[in-house]
Amino acid sequence: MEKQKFYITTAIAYSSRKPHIGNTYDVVLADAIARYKRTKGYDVYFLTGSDEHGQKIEQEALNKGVTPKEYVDEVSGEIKRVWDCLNVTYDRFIRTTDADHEDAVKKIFKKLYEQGDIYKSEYSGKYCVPCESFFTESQLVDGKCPDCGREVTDAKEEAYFLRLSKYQDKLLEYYESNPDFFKPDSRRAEMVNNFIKPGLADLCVSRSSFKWGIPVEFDDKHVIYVWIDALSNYITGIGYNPDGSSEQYKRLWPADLHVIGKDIVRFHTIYWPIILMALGEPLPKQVLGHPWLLFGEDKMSKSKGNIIYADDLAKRFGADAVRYYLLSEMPFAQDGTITYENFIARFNTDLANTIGNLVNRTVAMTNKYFDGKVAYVSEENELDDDLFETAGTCVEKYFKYMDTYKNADAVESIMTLARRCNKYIDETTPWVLAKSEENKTRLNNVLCNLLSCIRVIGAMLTPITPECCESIAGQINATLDFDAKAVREFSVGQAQVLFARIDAEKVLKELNEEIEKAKQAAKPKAENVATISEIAIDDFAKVNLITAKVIACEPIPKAKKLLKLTLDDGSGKNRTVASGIALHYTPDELIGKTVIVVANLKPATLCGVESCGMILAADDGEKVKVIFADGITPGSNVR
RNA sequence: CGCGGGGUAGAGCAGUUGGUAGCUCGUCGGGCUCAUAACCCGGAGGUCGCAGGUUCAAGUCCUGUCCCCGCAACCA
Repeated sequence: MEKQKFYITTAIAYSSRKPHIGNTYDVVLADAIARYKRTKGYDVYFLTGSDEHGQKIEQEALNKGVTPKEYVDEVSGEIKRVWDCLNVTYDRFIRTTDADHEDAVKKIFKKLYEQGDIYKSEYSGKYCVPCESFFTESQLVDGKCPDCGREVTDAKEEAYFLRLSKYQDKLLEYYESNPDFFKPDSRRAEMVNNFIKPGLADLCVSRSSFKWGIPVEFDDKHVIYVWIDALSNYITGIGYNPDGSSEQYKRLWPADLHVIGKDIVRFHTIYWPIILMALGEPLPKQVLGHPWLLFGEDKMSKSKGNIIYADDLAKRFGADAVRYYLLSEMPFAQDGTITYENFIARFNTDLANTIGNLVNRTVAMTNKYFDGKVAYVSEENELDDDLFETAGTCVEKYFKYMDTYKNADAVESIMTLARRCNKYIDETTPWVLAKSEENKTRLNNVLCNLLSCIRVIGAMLTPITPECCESIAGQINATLDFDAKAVREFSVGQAQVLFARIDAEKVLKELNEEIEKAKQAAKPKAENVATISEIAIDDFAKVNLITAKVIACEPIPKAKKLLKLTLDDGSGKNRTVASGIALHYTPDELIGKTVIVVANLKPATLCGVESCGMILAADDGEKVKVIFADGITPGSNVR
């Protein structure tokens, strides 16, 4: 019988910089699923890769003084290296700069254009210069930029659009008839309420403001924007081409599962299906939008020095440790966290103490008491029955959880069995049995039962921590199997330490030192001052700085970061200024203070408040301090 | 009233269709010695954010309310 196929993909990683561990979860999760499906007998195809076009990359390359291609070659190589060091078993690593991908994307664009799903349009009066963004008529708020509220100009710029509205109803129908399309299901409401119900606006699918992209074949002013370029990798990566697709494509498509971060659910459940509908291709079966991994309470950022890279972790603790942490600690629908403390604790208790020690003591005893050779002799025993019953239910639960991608729960049922085995050792006390010859058979059976269960544990762990499973198979000298009673005869090898315990105190100290170093490195340097070009004194004179006393201050509803300040600037009329300091100051702390205002700044509307000027504050990336000039008469000059 | 998610033992989380509140870590006490100072057992610790309501019975359903976090908005 032919194997059933399972086609799984991850989001392709954006190649503007090296991915941190949060970006890595995607791939590790997908890899665990892929490996699991393989053990279940599926013919798995696993696609991952890198997204290498776009303005940001063009800019980064320019900054570094290299060509965009050189830049992405470097970063993409790095991404691939990180994936490899985590033992990710992808079948293809696609790059959006690959020739076959570029060729297919050009043709996809052309095909959609020729059949009228993509049309050319010209903007007139919907460009916001400061935001560098185009908007459709319907997006404007009171005829102004929905982002900043300023006037939009009549910049005429042509661009290509994909007709989304045409497929809106069909898309909703698809959601209806495929209740499993969204994982977790809660994402569905989010998409429908936020984006579909209000009506889908046609999507701009080309850009002419930068060059680093796949050109539109019939219009060389334009490059194809990220949607069609990046999303298409899922089909081009297996041989789709409008001129004729490969056999592989015909076999694999539609995808069984797209694994992606929750932030791009929208693109995968709205835009991507619509592109496919327009192409006349079937839609993917399932989209798994996983949560994010946070560092402690915070998002990872350079200035906090808390970026964790998966390859660094893997180098220090091993790929299995990283995979294990990600797969056991991440909740299904909520964001997870990573801290070094948790990482080490998890490693020590689960991998070293529970699993590693279990294997070690069992194999050691088998060698010690039987020179490594045991074979089960039939007997009735309640403890044994209970052990195997636990093994059976754990495997059952494990399957159930893995099938629904609840990997953390699946890991928990592996641990349950491992703990049960440790308990079994205590219950049977092999070292006592070993003391008398008459218990020899019983002892033989006890060890045999343990080895049987370890074999099951190894089988279950294989998708999660593949490296250690090879070691387990080697130590017990048996093929891993989900059936505890598969083979009841063992001739084990030498006991080896599977996971050496980590000295938490020592390692944490080292890590903290490294974090401090990273922080220092990321601190703004004095050079920043030098790199900004000099200005003449009369340039500075253009800025009118005056003192002003805060006479009233209140938060702006709907705005988290903004405070509305009413100032006495000495002119006799009150001046209103909005300032983004709500996270750092309460209104009470400011009332009565004298601040410094840029008085001749062009007014702007922020969250419905007209702001005339700006107050000065120092910002080091973490703390923000407003500069006060208490005691000075409002309206005084600041020079 | 923009959209969505969440508030359950010190920490991190489970709690299916309403029916004695569970798990891991930590903590306290005990046991064992095969093993990686590992393993096993037991105890303490929760009025399930708050207030109402439905019900014989609510963490689980309904209403109201307060916090937190994402998205969006926004750092003049």
